[in-house]
Amino acid sequence: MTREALRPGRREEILKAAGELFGTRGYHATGMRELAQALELRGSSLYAHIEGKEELLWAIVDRAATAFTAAADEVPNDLPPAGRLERLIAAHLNVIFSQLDHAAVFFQDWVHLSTERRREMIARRDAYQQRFRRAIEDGVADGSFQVDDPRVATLVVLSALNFSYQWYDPAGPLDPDQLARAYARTLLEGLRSRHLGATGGKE
Amino acid sequence: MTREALRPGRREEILKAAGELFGTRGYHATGMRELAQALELRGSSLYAHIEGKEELLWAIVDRAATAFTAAADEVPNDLPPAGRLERLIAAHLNVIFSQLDHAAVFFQDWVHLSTERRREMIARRDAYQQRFRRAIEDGVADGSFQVDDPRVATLVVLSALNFSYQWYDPAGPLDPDQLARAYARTLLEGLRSRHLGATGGKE
DNA sequence: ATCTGACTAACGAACGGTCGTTCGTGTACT
DNA sequence: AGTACACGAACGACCGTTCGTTAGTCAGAT
Repeated sequence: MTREALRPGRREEILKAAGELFGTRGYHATGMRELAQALELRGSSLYAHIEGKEELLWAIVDRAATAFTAAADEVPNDLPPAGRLERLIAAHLNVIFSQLDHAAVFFQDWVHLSTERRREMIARRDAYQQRFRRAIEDGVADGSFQVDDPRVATLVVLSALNFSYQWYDPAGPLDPDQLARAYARTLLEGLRSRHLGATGGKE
Repeated sequence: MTREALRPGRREEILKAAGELFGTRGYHATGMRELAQALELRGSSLYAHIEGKEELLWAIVDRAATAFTAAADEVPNDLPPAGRLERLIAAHLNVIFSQLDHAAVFFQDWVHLSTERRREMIARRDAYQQRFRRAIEDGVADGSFQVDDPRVATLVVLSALNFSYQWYDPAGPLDPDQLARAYARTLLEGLRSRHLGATGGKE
């Protein structure tokens, strides 16, 4: 085999392949030899570049988490709540759509991290959720939103966003930006009823 | 060991334990000996009651899928769209909340089924989604809903619902029915803006 | 009342295979 | 000469599963 690349470049290739395999087959369903084969290597050769399988998982999950946080950091905190939430939603979806494999690993396989790393991820996830909740709470305070419980509303929004990695198809007919906009709109305006009723609840 | 139970009861116990383990640790991360240990058995003993590991997974996933369909069947198709969708949402959440383990397996591990069984699940899932989409489309037609794209709206709603298995805590402070109602309301009315604007789009 | 034979279900041992990983070696490049 | 990197072989552990055996239970015959 010809000597083909410098060290850091190779590591990046491994991470990319691992992201694809973990994302589609799942972490525990992917073997190291299988990963090596995707890179035309022999399994044992991987260990010149990485520490082990879990470090690989951690690198991917950490990268995804950082991407989410970085994208949300681009949204100014002093924006009016509705516009702020819209930007947060767009940023979130953009990360998922543009790094689908890593997002899949992030949502599916973070539980398989070691206890300590899992704890760290939970903390970072909670801090991230706070931004959404704060935007919603601010929106309720200034009258642009009207929800029963901001915590539940936060869960609704983030659940709707997070599950998208399961069905989003980059090869599909819809442009991701367009899709994200439609998605965000539906979420923001919701299924807007004519006046108020329409639900079975006693008003 | 004392002879303790009749045959069908034992199988049910195994399914229950498998649901809990697959749901929390994941299908591939759970060993048959580990499952046996949870039942105070020895691994090899399991095979008097089941065909194999995948049959176990299939039984759980199939049961969950059937529960979803059965719950949706209880909702009359001739209800007005908004009320119908509300009932569909409540039914869906009720299945998730009342069978959290099986729901987790259903959403996480169905991909690990054999090709044929996976195909079947996809077909059933699509048929199920149709009910939600039809309710939304009907609601758009009769003016009670107003969305850009019914297909996207369907994905938003079902994503928001499905992801709930990740955060719902049966031991938490919130009553499941109450939570489901708040959740459904937020979804139905959405984050209702005062008039129309509030988003960044040129309206 | 006791014996008998069929049956259920749990067992220990072992199967071939795969897992993640280590190590010593070879080789092409700098 | 030194180094970066891929290799084959092998490690111990665990995987899902099979198999022959044993212990306990029950029905019916004696």
